[in-house]
Amino acid sequence: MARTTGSDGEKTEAAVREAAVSLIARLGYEAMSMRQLAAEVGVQAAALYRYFPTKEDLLFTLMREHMEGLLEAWEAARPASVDPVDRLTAYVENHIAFHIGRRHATHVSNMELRSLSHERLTQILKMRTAYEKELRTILRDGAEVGVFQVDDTGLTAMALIQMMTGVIVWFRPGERLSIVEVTASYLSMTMRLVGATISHGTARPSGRARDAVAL
Amino acid sequence: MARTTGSDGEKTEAAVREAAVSLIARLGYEAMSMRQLAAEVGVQAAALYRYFPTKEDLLFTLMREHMEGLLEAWEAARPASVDPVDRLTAYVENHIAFHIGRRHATHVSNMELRSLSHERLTQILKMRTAYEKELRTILRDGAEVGVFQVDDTGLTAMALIQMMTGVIVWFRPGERLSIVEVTASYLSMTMRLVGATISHGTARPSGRARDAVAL
DNA sequence: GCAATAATAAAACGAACGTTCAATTAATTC
DNA sequence: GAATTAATTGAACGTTCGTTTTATTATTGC
Repeated sequence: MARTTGSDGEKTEAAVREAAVSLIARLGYEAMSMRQLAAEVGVQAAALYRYFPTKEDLLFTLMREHMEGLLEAWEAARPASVDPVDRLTAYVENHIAFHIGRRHATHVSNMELRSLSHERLTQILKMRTAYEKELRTILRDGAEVGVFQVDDTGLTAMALIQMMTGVIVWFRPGERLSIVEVTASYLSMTMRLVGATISHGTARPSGRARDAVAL
Repeated sequence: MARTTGSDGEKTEAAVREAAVSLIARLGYEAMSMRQLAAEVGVQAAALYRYFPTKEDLLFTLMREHMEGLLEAWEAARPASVDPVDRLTAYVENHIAFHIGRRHATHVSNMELRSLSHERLTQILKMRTAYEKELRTILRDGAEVGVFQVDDTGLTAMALIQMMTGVIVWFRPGERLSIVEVTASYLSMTMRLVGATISHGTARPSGRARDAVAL
């Protein structure tokens, strides 16, 4: 046999990407064979090579597009406000929404970095660093203005990102907690962690003692 | 050739374990071949099978002993005090010290779970759950006494563990920050995150408003 | 120093891997 | 409706994989 009735390159490629993200997330990149992936799509292994020249090209494409999507999502969500609290709130909400929505792809991007060539690894890490830098900037601005109490901006940024990204490890949609509840909790924990002060609430700052965000 | 001069089963097995942790952490379990591991030890691949019946047995042994070590370390570090702040402090300090000290093994135990059989996976997860439960208990006790402000014990425990374990991703000994500094920062962030109040300090609790830990 | 045992090497097993190639059929273009 | 292009199959390639078997040598116990 050869070309099958109803076959369509665009649809096949999309199916390959989707199946690859799911399979790599579940089995790991090394453990997933091209034949397994092909079977999931309903095609022979050779057909995959029409869309991706090598297995690593496939992995890299998935990772690059995921990171691009993350950066684009933040560009779109970034508020006009200069208030560090507003910006941190937007960052946390965007991060959690994006990662919960793309659990499998996030898993792949975080766990399979070692399977990339040196050059491609550098490319992905550059994007990741740019994304993390956004958070560091927010924390630094907030600390300078005095609205955050942070002793080390870099360390705090890493701790927050690890904490937030970790949500994909245990969170399952439709279980005990809703996305809204989880986001609210993480936002509350984040604000406490950075020692955010209530800058425009009902509480009046009195002397040296500042109240932590209550939430 | 056959048995080599100076060969010693105990030493070889220890060398295999050590090399395996390092190689699996660097390359991943699936990507590491038994021949590669054998070469690292300075032995032929067949010799490995004198110590571990299969590749998966090797992985499982490494993971189980790592988790046992973590639980034992906590048993030893757990304070006699009933004060939730003391207990949380001990938990954080033990967790960070243990994970920084065994970065590679932690990486293996966290990343390669999917390569275990169902039964063995369950066994490892049981140990992990027991360890996490210790933290949940501390948080719950602290919340009941009113010394912690936590809206969801389970969620907070997961967030804290993800945050603390994440230290192995970016921390490198001998760089900008020392272990002592990092531990102090994480302790401070943890106490703020759980809304810990100063229960025995110089500050006097006045009415409803409670001061957050300053650190 | 001789027998028993422990530790390894060397070679081979079948299976699975990523990938390539030629052939074949469906869809599209004119 | 013929020519062209797109999509896929089926078979094969050389490699590498985890593992087993057998033979060989070092060490240990008596």
